[in-house]
Amino acid sequence: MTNGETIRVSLVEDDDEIRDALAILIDATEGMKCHSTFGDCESAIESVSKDPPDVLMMDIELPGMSGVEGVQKIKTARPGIDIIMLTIHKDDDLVFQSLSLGATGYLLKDSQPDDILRAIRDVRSGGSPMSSQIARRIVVSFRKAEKSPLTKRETEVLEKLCEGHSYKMIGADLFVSEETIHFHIKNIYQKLQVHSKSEAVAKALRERLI
Amino acid sequence: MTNGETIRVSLVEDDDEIRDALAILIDATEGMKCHSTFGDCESAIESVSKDPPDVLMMDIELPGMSGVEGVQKIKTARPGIDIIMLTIHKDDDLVFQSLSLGATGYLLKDSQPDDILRAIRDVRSGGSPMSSQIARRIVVSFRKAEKSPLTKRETEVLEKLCEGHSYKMIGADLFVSEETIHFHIKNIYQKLQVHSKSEAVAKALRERLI
DNA sequence: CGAAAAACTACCCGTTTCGGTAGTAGCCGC
DNA sequence: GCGGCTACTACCGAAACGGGTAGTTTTTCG
Repeated sequence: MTNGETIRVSLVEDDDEIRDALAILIDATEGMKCHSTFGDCESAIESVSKDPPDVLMMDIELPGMSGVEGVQKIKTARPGIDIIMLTIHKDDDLVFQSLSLGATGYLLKDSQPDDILRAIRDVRSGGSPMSSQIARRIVVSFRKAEKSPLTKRETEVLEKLCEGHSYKMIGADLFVSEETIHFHIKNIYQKLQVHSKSEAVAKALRERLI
Repeated sequence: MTNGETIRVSLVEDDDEIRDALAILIDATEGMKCHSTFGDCESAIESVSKDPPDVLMMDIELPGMSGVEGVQKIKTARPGIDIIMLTIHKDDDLVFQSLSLGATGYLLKDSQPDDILRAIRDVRSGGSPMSSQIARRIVVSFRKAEKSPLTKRETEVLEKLCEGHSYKMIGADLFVSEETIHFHIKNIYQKLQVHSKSEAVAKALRERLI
């Protein structure tokens, strides 16, 4: 994919001026080369699948297919490409979504040339360029719930549920009767406001109770 | 907690020199004040719970209780405190762990004074100062699986399972019979190597298939 | 075009789950 | 020391689930 020297960069950006400016900047830089450019997602997906660059810079707001959707498609077709989103808003839900769908980092459109080049090198050397505001959002969504409504025992039972155990198996594991597990689970349902094992597991994992 | 003007910073660091240097730097800075300092986690936890600062800077490698453990305890007692880890290794598992347990950002011990002050202001204004290498690790662990063994329909069914729906309800939602759902779920179990709804949900959410 | 994969429907049967009710026992804090 | 919380055990019946087998139709792709 990479030849160890020149980073091949492709661009997806509907604004001609911005696209050309970026292309010129990249081509003028030692160790980088503008591989291809596109005005919309659809044509980018097609071409990039056949002839992938190392890094793809993609506008987040595009006519037609959105950049967010594009990330998903391109990353599925070519997981090796590092995708940097281009955006005008520095703290945006779309940025957050793009990252969760496969983008590696993002860059503000009004960044200085130096920052742009740094971001490109950064993704290639294993980093994720992003603002600390976005980083915070990701860190928070990644954290365990700091306090759970469940008791210690209930949490233990919930963990077993998440491993797919039946009442009987959990009882055996915790050295209590199946009926006791039944009892704990009823309380868990009450507290989490759910009515089945799968719903409890989903809630527990989504809210990081365990 | 905060008075909108002065950021109160506490330090937990066993090296006297580093601790004192940081304290002096902070006190010499307009808009910041060194609130308290500690040489170990245990005493920090006790004092900080009673008289919390706005920001806590904590060494990650401490004698006695580790900084990672300390983060968890302090964050539980006082969720409002923003914790910045101090470390010598910039890409460390411990940093990653600390962030998942409640730290907001981290800082290398050999950072420039400017960077240190910037990080403190950053956490207070809603950011998470961190290297892009760590950011990448978090982004990746947060991403959806790029390819799932499941078909489109099976994924749809799995999503409904994660919402706690029964076969009957899923059938109604997707306008097919309950038996069809039964059929899809049997295939899902086969592919995911599980044997119950809760196990399937757990696997789906953990591996981010949905 | 034709094979393969996906989507769909159906029935059986034993097991598990869910909700309700009912009771015992230990621990902690006010 | 007593009320409240947690942990534990038990029984019941209706509903849901899990695994099996058996078949049709539609879509996809070489």
